[in-house]
Amino acid sequence: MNEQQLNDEIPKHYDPTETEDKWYAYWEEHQYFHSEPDDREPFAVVIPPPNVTGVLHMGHMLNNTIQDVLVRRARMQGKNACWVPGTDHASIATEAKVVQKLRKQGIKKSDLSRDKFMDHAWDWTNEHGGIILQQLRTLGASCDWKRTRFTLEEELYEAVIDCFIKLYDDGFIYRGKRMINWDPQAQTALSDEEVIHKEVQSKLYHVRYPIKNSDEYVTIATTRPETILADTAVCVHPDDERYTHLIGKRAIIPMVEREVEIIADDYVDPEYGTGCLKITPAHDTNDYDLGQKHGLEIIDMLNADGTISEAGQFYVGKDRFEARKLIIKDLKDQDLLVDVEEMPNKVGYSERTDAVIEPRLSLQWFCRMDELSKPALENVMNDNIQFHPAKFKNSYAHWMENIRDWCISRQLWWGHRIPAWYFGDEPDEYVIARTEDEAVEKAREKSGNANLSSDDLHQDEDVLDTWFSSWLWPMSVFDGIRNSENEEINYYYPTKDLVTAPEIMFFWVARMIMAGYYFRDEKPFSNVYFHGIVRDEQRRKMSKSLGNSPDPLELIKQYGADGTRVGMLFASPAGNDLLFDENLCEQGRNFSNKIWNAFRFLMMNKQDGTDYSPTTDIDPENLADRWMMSRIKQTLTGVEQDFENYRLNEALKKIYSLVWDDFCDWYIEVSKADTPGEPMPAENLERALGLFELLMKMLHPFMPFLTEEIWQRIQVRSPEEALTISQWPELDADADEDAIDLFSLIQEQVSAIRNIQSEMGVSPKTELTLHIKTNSQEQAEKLDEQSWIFTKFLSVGSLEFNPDLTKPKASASALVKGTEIFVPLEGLIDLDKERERIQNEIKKTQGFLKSVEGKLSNAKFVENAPDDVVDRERQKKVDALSDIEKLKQMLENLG
RNA sequence: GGGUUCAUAGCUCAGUUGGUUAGAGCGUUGCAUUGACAUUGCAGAGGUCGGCAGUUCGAAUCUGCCUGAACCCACCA
Repeated sequence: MNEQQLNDEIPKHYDPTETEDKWYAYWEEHQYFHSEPDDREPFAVVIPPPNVTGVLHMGHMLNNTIQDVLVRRARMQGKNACWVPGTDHASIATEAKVVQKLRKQGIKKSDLSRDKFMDHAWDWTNEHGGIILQQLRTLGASCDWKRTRFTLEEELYEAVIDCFIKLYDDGFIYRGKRMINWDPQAQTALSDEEVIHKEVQSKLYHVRYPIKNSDEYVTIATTRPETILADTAVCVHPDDERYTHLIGKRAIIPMVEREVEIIADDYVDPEYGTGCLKITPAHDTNDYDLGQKHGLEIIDMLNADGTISEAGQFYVGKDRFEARKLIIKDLKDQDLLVDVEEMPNKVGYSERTDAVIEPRLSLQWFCRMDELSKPALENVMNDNIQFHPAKFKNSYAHWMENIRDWCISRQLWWGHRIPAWYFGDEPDEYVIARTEDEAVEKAREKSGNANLSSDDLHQDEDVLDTWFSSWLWPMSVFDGIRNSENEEINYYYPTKDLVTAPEIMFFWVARMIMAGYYFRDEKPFSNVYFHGIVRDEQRRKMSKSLGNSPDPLELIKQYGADGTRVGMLFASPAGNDLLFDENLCEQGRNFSNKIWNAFRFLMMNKQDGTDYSPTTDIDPENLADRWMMSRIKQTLTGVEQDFENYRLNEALKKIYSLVWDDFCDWYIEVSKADTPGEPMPAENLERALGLFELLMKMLHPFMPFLTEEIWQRIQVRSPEEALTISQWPELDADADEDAIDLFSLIQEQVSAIRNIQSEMGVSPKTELTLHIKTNSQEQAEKLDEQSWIFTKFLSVGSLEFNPDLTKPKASASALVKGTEIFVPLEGLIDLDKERERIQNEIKKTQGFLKSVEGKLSNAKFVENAPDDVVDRERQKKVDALSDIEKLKQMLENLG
């Protein structure tokens, strides 16, 4: 075809925009990603469900790129790949967003009924929900969209309720009044995992409490002086001589002037602060425990929103931090504040709202974890479930071994409502039921009151922790909780790979494993691949608030989905954090373009009106063919291993180098016609295309769009022949070592000659006369057969291979694996420069020789080292000596 | 306070059970351009493998200590 046609059909630069939409639509239309149980080996992956109203960020992009690579490869390997997508209702996060939106409209949540609020929440969900799933298509994610699930949809809702009831019936779930983590902003209880401890610089206030009927004082130390209002005791160490005389006496709490007892407990560390501790059982976990032990009164001085309640008496209605400032001032005025110490302190913050957590005594639902954790721990430690990288087993084990009961109730509306129905005022007057009717029946039975009606019952207002639905995900997406015997769950479960960030190992991964063993007595997945966190160049975590996160969709627009995927993967060694650098996406784009142009070149050689069938049957007489095929085999073997070890970036790098360095830089060059401008011979083209198709297959999991585009352009394909569902290459592992050795030698010789050209400033166009002194007659013959290869890379006037050749004068020379290359450059050569070059080479080799001789002259080395190691050193010595000799002669020869 | 991991070229990382004078990509330097691709090609420079000691014939690799960094867990005011 002529140039105009070519540029119209195959432009110089690959343009991903059109291609990507086109092929995604094609894949969806033909349902390549849809899976039904059949007799193939299943390969199920469940997506870590993003928040339903979330938008794609860099973390999602990394997470889903990795999953897509794994799933696409499995699909090509003939497995029944099923990647289940979906979204999470994200109880607290979504509710917070809805509350915020309502507030902007001047509506307070407390003004709304539960139903009204839920209407707003569903509106919000329907409006913003699922955007992220659309964005995943842009990335190329090959999810089975027909299977899209949502954690709050009806069936999954029922699954959660079923799960709750089973756990309750089995005695794992209980209701109790406990110290929990309270988020005053979201006004809900949180689990321990949702509290982030941050070290902050705080102040330790030393405050004097007068002793009743005495002039004496005790001085306590506290970081939260506002809680003084709720103090119900003062505590010292029983053996602390400073205070023993005070034990049993009564101290007067400042401000509120309440009399409390001074008690003794060896919990107190005499060395810390003043050695004297104020006890506020309502607002501190340790104080609560001490309060229980010593039978202390509990005064709760905080409202749910973190303001001071009536019980505090002072600063009522003020925020806790405001109250802190005020009380400090008041204590100072009363001369009761004796010291303020700067002190680093760990403070708990809400993972969602970033509000400072208040320990709070509260009636909540809990799930007992000790028993659930046992099989979950065991099966990870024995690698029944494999963690990649394995180092995460340690922290997993530590968490599992110290697991505590899980607070599962949340004072929120957006979520799965707890199926408890109360029929009286006593804490135990409730029943657990799926429906109101069932609840009435059970309540009648439990109360003995046959006249109870639904009017006498009210359902628990609270919902369950989001993760209480997420932990069922690998089962619930296949309806495995409600219908544990159906075909789907039996076929797809356990799923294969779970890909996620270590951040949610405890929130999610650990709990899924526990739920899996509890409900099905079987692991939920076989492998967990933990990838890192996406960070910027300064190692800061990418976040909205820092504004350091690029918009993934913009990246895709700019570099193509394939280029962006490559960029992400290049930066992401398994288990390590990923330092995102947009340059890597650029590199990915450049790679796309390189591949595109390799394709473009091959197409240029297609002659009009001729049929071509790409073939992988290489020409056994053609060294380049044999070499290229062997390189593909070697790479494939390595790639398989990398996949085994979840080292996706290594696999990609290997293929990258195979395509760019081996195929483009050497194989295509060799395959070109002798005369520039002439099309390459048809057989060469067919083989080049055949090998290129293999490369497209290997690359497809990483770069699905570009490879499909090229695949479909090389030949007209039916829907059954799409690359996406093609067979992953299966080649025997025997690489042709002879071909690789000989071709590598030629590559090195060509490089050496190019080096001479570069160093001597000889234009690559200058025709060269080449004399190559070989190690043997046999080698000379072998190389001579391949002299055509030299002509593809160099401007060759004449070329001679000979084991005994007379060295030409005024030549630049080089030594490659014992072969000596002479390039007569009369007039062009700078003799001093050439002398220096060779002398440097001699110096280097002598240094090498010295180190080898050092080893060989060491009797202990010769004695102790394995024979093959010693032999290798001996051979090195022989080679080095011979090299030096040859180099010296080259030097002499220069004249 | 407990635990884990890491330290290799300017940057980001490979380096399998110890055995070529340590590799890649990016960046950098020089040269090259009328046809596959400057989103390119060719060639080069660049590291006493954080420090010290030890084990060994031999250490980037194993051990100990030191220094520095990161992460996770934990109710010490």
